[in-house]
Amino acid sequence: MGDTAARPLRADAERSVRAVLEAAERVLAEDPGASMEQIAAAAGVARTTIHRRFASRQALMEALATSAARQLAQAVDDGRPDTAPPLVAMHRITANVLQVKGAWAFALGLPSDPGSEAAILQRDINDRCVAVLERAKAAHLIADTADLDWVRRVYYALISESLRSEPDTDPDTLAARIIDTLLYGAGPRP
Amino acid sequence: MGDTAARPLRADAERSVRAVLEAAERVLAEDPGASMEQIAAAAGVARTTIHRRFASRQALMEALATSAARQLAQAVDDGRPDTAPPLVAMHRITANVLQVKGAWAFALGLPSDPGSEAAILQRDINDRCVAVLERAKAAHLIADTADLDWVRRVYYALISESLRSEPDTDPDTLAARIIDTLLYGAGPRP
DNA sequence: AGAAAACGCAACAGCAATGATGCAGATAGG
DNA sequence: CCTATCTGCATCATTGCTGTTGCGTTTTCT
Repeated sequence: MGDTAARPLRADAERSVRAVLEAAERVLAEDPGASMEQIAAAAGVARTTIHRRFASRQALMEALATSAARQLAQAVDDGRPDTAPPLVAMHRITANVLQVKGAWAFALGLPSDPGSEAAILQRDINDRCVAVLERAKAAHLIADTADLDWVRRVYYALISESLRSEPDTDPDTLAARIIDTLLYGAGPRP
Repeated sequence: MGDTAARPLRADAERSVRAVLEAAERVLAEDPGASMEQIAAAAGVARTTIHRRFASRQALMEALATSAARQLAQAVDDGRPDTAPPLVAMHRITANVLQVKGAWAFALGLPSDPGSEAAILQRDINDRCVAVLERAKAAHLIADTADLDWVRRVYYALISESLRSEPDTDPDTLAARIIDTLLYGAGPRP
């Protein structure tokens, strides 16, 4: 319950908030120690305006984290993780997540203390992810001896690495390689 | 050619330098924005002593990065990457790297500008790594269609992820899982 | 059109980190 | 043992970021 709308912001203000969050992501991704001044400049906004909406730098960070976490959760949901066939769901989710995580890399890497909305969303996403992997296991796409938590972490790592080394490649292409590597590794194919 | 010993430091001073570097790693790993004061305290040293050896915070960072990079290069060499059988080399190197990277996680994640000794060492390590993977490919441990640079990046990612989630597990156990995952993924085994 | 809300600008106080300096006491090494 | 080196401490100037406040102007909403 951080920024639960006390009362609806004016259209004006809402734009500013979005601009600040997007600018913060852009600027902080390049320099995590960047000042509020730099963020304000990138947002096309005065520094005082940021302080009007976010009490402190810390508050801005939390807002940034929850905003990004919500978008990520949305990206997962859009892949229909519970109804689509496992392979289809995995591919769609991966492609969606690649886009969101590419645009909000810094915010999603932000440490969120337990209890925050961002942390809750993260756990929720983890659970959905494991659920999909379980369905994949049931469909014999994954070895029944596999540790799904390890598989999930490897999956996350593959996504991060793909974005780090080739951020501008087509998401579907990256997703295909990620899933292929996740399931079959680098070894010779049967 | 950053700290190329102009003349041998006194035994005293050399201990201080090591203490500072180790303390910096410990402190900065928890809070990348920590102050020199905190680092000095953790090293059991006065803040001015740090400034005597390292002109600026930036200089300390670079020294930290090259120090860690040297240890990492050593860890790779110790695995006999050119002579041992590919699988043995991969396992030994992985276990060695896990130990070094666990102890110098922050320093090794530090961005080093091209031309610095750290960057050169990093490229050198990358090359050795690809060389091992090529030998593995020649031994039919890796598909001959595989993109070795992607395999290398996946390998690095698996190492990082292992350390992030289970830093205190036996390196050999982690190494075994890393290589297994790298080669065969999570899919069902033949 | 008029009230309420939001904005830019300017200015201010406070604070913490950086980096430098001088000096007196400890320590290593020939 | 004697000197050169190293360290701790205390101090200082500088700098940059943060967070706040007040005021005049612009924008939104009804």
